Parts: sequence; structure tokens; C-alpha cells
Amino acid sequence: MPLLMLKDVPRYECLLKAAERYPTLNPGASAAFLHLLRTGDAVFAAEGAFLAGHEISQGRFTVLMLLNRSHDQPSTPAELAEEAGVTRGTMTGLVDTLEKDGLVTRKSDARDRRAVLVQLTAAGRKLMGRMLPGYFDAVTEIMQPLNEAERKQLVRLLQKIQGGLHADQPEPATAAR
Amino acid sequence: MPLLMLKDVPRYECLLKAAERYPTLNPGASAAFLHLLRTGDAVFAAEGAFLAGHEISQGRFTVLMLLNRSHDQPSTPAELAEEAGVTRGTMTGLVDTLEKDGLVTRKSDARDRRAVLVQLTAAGRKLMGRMLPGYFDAVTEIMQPLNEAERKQLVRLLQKIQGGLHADQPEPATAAR
DNA sequence: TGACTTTGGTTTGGCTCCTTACTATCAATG
DNA sequence: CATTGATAGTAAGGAGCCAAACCAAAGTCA
Repeated sequence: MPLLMLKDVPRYECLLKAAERYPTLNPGASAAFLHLLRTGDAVFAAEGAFLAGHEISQGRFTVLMLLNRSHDQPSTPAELAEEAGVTRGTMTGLVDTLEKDGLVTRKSDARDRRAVLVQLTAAGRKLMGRMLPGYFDAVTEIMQPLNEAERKQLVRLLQKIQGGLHADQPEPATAAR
Repeated sequence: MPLLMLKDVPRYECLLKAAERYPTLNPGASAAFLHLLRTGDAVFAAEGAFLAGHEISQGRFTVLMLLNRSHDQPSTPAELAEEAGVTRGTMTGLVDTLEKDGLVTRKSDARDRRAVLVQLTAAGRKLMGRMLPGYFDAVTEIMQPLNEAERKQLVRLLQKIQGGLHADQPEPATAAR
């Protein structure tokens, strides 16, 4: 849940005033940046609140979604980690707890003795069947304030931003080290 | 940096297909939801990459920003926690490490012996002066793909979403327990 | 004044995630 | 084959955050 920090986005006038002290500060860009982080965090928290009501965390839910998607077809931890955007180490932990809760099973792959196959259990499938309608309802409700045209517009703007990010940072090593 | 998970947003056709199985799934709302989380996470990560180049984390940076804003006027940990949107316990830890790095000082408030006053040191001010121009440059660059009209439009859409969230969740206790 | 509540800061323990390092297995090549 | 290198999964340790429990100092109210 902790994403942004900064409970309230500064008002535009404050940004303008700050821009006098810092010539490189672009008020319009900063406002958009702050609102994006702020709202992203709020939406993330709203999703987390729904999932918490079902005693499940975002990370675990993502794994269940991935497994639920390819019905009955098991995946390896490495595939799941790749699709979920986390490291394999993290995926080990996620699968550990899901297995402990009886929602997934691990079995070894007959064709590759290094590999492990992760699969939803009956209980896992049942939980997803029980949860998903409400989950999609919650998502729809979060996006309720926008009509369909506005949603499309939002997606378009977000894709533009993301396109720029990929283009700029092919090698994060330069900036990070 | 872990915000969303889900490396790639599913294509719209997949959402349509999934909507056949789950009647409550609203494809347009889901697409907007996923892109918002995805892009928010990417932008957050980009900011983090810049800050990491200066050996500082987002949380610590936020505290430095708050202290830098009110020049020389000290704040209490409780105020900082409130403004940053974290708990007081978290703020204790953040101030601990900032103090250890010599960027801020703690001194006790003469008028309230419970309270502590946190203040930027000369080194802290110097670091901010050195970092901020580049930071604002980075923010501007991230938002580069959008022109000023698009930024305003984005802010408008995000504010709409956020307005809905506040209205819906006055008491998170209902959903969470 | 004395008891009750509130507030400020810290401590402790937990969760999620990452990085790094390790072992076991496979695959490719001389 | 035997070596070398990549890949699968795990383990250990750290960072950042939260919630709950604490103590000390104010504030409140009879």
C-alpha cells in the first residue's frame, strides 16, 4: 500500500511558487506526476482493502489469477514469476503460503527434475469462483466515476506515458549506478 | 516498487473473452484499472531509480522534501507522518536513518517535553540543493510524452476517480472485516 | 489535587518484496 | 564421456512499511 507518500498533492499555486526557486520544475508535469502516483496508490489500496476482506494479499491474488486463467494447466514458479513481474525468490514465498493454505499444490515435473509444477487445488478454484464476481464488481465500482469515453481517454494517456518510459530506460544501469 | 504485479496488461480481446465467463467483469473498467496500476507502478519505479542514484529511498526523500519546503522551520515526527501519509512508527525509522546519515537533527521541544523537533542539517540542505534540479528534470522527462492539455486532462480524470474513492469508503471497516 | 483520557515518540513483531548466494539438474561442446 | 555453462528452485538476510503495545507528558474535569 505504501506507494507514494504525500497525503495531499500540493495545490497548483504552490507548485508555481516553487517553480520560481527551482527553474527546472515544470508545474504542469509535476502536478500530473503527483496525481498519477497519488491516485494509483489510492486505487491500489482500494483493491487491497477488498482482497483483505477475503484474507488474501495482492501478490497471492495475482498468482491465483494466473493459475485460474489457464484452467487446470499447471505453471512453473519461474513462469509465474515472469508473468507476475516478481523475482523467483519472491514466487517461492508466495507459493509457500498458498500451498500452506491449501489453495495450490506443488508436484515435480516428470520431464525436468529441476522443475516444479504449481496447480490450483479444488479449494483454490472454489475460492476464486466465490471471489471473482465481487472482485470485478469492485473494479467496476472504482472506475465508476469515468464513462466509457473517459476510460478510453485515460488508457490512451497512460499508454503514452508508458511508451516514453520504455524508450528512455533501456539500460537502468546508467542512472542507478 | 511492487505495486501491481502483472507484467503486461492483458489485451482487450482477452478481457472480452473473460467477460463471457464472468458477467460482472466490465472490460473497459478493467482495462483502465489495470493500466492505471501498471503505469503508476512504472512511474514510481522510474522515480525510485533516479533517487537510488543518489542513495536515497522514496520515503526518506519525501521527508527531506517536507523539511526543505518549510525552510529552517522544524517539524515534529507526528506532523511529518501525517503529511507523508505513514504511521508515526514508520516516521521514527525514517528519521533514525536520516539522522544517522547526518541529514537531519533531532532536538527536544522546550515547550512540550514529549515532542521532538526535526530539522534539516546544513548537509541535508546541501544535498537537496544538489539533487532537486535533476529530480525536477526527471519528473518533467517522465511526463514528456504528454503535452500541457493532455496533462490537464489526465489530472482531471484522476481527480474524478479519486473523488469517487473518498465517497465510497468512509468506513473501510465494512469491507475489510 | 487526583484520576481519566489524549497525545508524542519509540519498540516489537510481522508482512511483502528484493538481492545474493547456493544446490541440483539439464544441455552443449570438446 | 567430462567440462562448462545456463536454468530451476530455494535459502538467508535486508529494507520498507504497518499494527499493536508501551511509557512519558499534557490536558481535562470533578
